[in-house]
Amino acid sequence: MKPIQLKYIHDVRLPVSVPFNFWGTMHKPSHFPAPVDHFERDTLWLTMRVENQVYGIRMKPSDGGRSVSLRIFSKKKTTQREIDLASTELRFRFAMDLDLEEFIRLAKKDPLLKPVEKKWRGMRPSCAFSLYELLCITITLQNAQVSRSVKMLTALLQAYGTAVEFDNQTLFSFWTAEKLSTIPEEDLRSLKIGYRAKSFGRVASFFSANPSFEKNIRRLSTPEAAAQLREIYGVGPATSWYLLFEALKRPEAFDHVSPWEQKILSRLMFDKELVSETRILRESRKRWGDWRMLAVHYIFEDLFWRRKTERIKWLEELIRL
DNA sequence: CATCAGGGCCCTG
DNA sequence: CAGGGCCCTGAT
Repeated sequence: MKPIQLKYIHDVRLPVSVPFNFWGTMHKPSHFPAPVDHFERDTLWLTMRVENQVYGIRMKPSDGGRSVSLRIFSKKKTTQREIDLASTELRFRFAMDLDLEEFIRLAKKDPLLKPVEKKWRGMRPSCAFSLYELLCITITLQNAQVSRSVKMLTALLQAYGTAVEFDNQTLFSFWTAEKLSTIPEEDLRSLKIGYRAKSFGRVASFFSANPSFEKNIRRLSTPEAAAQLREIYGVGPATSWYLLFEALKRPEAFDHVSPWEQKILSRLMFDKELVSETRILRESRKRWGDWRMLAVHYIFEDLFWRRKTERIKWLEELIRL
C-alpha cells in the first residue's frame, strides 16, 4: 500500500512551562522502536489521530526552551478548530504544562536523584500515543521480550494501520478501535500475537463502545483511574501501571515492579543483585512520596541515555533485545 | 532435535 | 489466593 501524502502544512508555536527539557521529554531511549515515530538530533516526528483525521507531527525546540515549534502535516487543509484540538492534545501528551517545582525541591534533598534530576531538569513524562494506542503497545509487551513485541506491533501496523508520508518520513498511524473491533480473532492470530488476539478484540470493542473513555479517565484521581483501567479485559497490574504513568502522566503511579525493572532498580537503588519488590516500593515511597514514579523514570531514562554512548555491561545482560 | 522461561493475565478450584 | 494455561521465540 502506498503511503498517504500529508502535504498541507500548518505551523504553531507551543509555549511550555519552564524548565522544559526537550530531549528528555521528546525521546525516551528505554522505549522500544516502532515505525510510528522517529527521533533524530533535535526533531521528533510522529503520527497522530484526532477525531479521525490523521496528522503528521514534527516538533523542535524553540525560543530557548520556552516553547516547542510544531508543524502539522495533513492530507487536506485544516480548520483552526482542528489545529487547536491537535495542539491541545500534544500539550497533554508531552505534559507541556506540568509544574515541576516541588519535584525539583525534593530531588535536591535526595543523594540518588539529585545528580540525575540536575542533568535532566525539566524532563516530563510523555507518550506520543492515545490511551488506546498505548494499551495496544503494552499488550504486545506482555509475556514477551522486546524483539517479539516489536514484531507483533509491526505486523499489526502493516495489517491495520495507515502508512503516511510527510517531511521525508514514512511512518504508520495506528488503526482505530472501531476498525479493529470488526477483525475476526483468527485474522489477528495469524499475525503471531498468540493469546493476545483475544485481548485486542475485547479492548477494541471496549474503546469503540466507550469513545469518551480517555477524556473521562483523565479527570479521575489516580486510584479511581487505576480501578477503571483494571476493569478492562487484558489489563493487569503491570499494564495499568504503564498506562497511568505514560498515558495519564501520574507521577506517583509506582505500585508495581516488573521482573527486569526489579533487577535494574536493585542495582541502582541498593547496589545489589536482587531486592524484593516490597522493599523497592517502600523505599521509593519514603524517598520520593507522590513523585516516586517520576523519580524512577528519571533514573531509568538517564541509564538508557548513557547506554547509547557507553557500554554498561550488567545492563546489557539484563535487557536481551 | 527437545525443552523451557519469558518486560502477564485470566480463569479455575 | 495459588497455580495452570496460553502463544511464540530464542537460548540451551
